[in-house]
Amino acid sequence: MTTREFDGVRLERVREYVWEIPREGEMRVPARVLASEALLEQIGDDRTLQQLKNATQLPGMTKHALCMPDGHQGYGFPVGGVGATDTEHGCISPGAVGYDINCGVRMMRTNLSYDDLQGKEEELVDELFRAIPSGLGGGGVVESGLDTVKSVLERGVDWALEAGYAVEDDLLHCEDEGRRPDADADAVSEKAKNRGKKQLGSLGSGNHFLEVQRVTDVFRSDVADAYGLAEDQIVVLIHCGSRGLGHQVCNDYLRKIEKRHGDLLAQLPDRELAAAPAGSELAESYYRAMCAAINFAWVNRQLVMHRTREVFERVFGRDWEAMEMHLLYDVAHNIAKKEVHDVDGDERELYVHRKGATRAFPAGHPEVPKAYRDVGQPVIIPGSMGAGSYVLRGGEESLSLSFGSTAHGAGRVMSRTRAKKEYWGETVQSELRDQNRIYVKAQSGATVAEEAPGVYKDVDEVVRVSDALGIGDKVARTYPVCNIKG
DNA sequence: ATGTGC
Repeated sequence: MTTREFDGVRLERVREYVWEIPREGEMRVPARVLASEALLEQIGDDRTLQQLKNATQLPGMTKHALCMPDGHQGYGFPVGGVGATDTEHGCISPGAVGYDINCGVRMMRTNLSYDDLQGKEEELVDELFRAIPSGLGGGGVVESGLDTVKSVLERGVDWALEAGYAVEDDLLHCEDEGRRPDADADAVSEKAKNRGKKQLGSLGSGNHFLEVQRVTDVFRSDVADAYGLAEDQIVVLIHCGSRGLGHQVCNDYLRKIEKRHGDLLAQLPDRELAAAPAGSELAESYYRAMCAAINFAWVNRQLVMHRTREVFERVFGRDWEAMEMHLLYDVAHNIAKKEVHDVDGDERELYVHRKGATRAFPAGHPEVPKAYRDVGQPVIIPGSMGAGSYVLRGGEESLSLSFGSTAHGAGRVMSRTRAKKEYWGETVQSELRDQNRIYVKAQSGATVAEEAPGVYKDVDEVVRVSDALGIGDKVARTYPVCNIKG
């Protein structure tokens, strides 16, 4: 049997691209890493494997804790981690959702081709940068009061529809139709809501961005047809989350859970894994607050998309409808959700924690929008600003292998600190422009350095593994044209 | 990711 060991964590090769940390000691279940040997070497480089092993100790953990091919270490629980816990006897853990609740991506189509855009890149990137708030701190498309925030938290994109920032079609092409009904604005602290009211419709900082891209490759033409994608087509990718509001929700509940459930915490190997037992008051209120933050993030991306449509209207002198700027799909990659999964022949309700992991439901699943039901759920994998991104479709194996999940991006290989030593923002920008015809505009040169293409894993390799395992199949690849970021 | 720590 092939085995690998990293810092005392031993893995056995189950089959190609599937590695298992066998159950031992306090582990409740085994852990699995879905990766090629090359990606496993990178995953073994930091604390990811120890964190994954720790996660198997969460009460009610079912089948195995999982790490996707793009996994790296995170707060308590790996980014690229999937953990499914029983909703009756298990627990829910904010660290296994992540600080940026409903960080996610949406892709909007257009009927423009790359030819239509060439020569207008600088104008477009300038106009987008001017119109869409980005960077740390306040400033949003909508500067609202507390009542508006409450409405956003509970109604999600339904609020945006009523307020004139969305059309019905947008809701149909969003995970959960842009609304988690379990949301409760009262479970979200006043402090979190106050942070949110200044940031509704804003990109934020770090790896968040808006990118105008062209489709360069189509791998499955029947699925690409169903998604409305074709070579040379211009699309827009929006990657952002719930900003300070989600961050505050995570922090508030971590502190409350540590205090109230110290007995459970004492049994866990890492304080950062703090969890509320299923059925407890805090498990319920965290879930309702998290769902509210999820709704906030969907409205956030909706407002950014709305602004993008307006910018395209100005730059191209046509209505957005005439440019067929329709939402392809919006999918979260930092959430927990009550889902029913088959576990050894039994249907069980689980809290599926996906932290830096994307839902990837296959064809026929009732939660896949009608328009895509025959081909599978669109999965959007953002790459770095030099590499481009992928559209996948949920694969036939995802439910049995990964609780209906796949990767979420390229994943970092270099710390932000080291990136700032290796790169200079303006140099990265001019090289991308001169060598790759990619136009980047950012609030901060430091952010460009931190997000330089070289700090990321090979997104092609991540997606290749997802496709080979059948958890998320390659549909199309895109390449950046204009990129705005914090 | 984040008014870049509690």
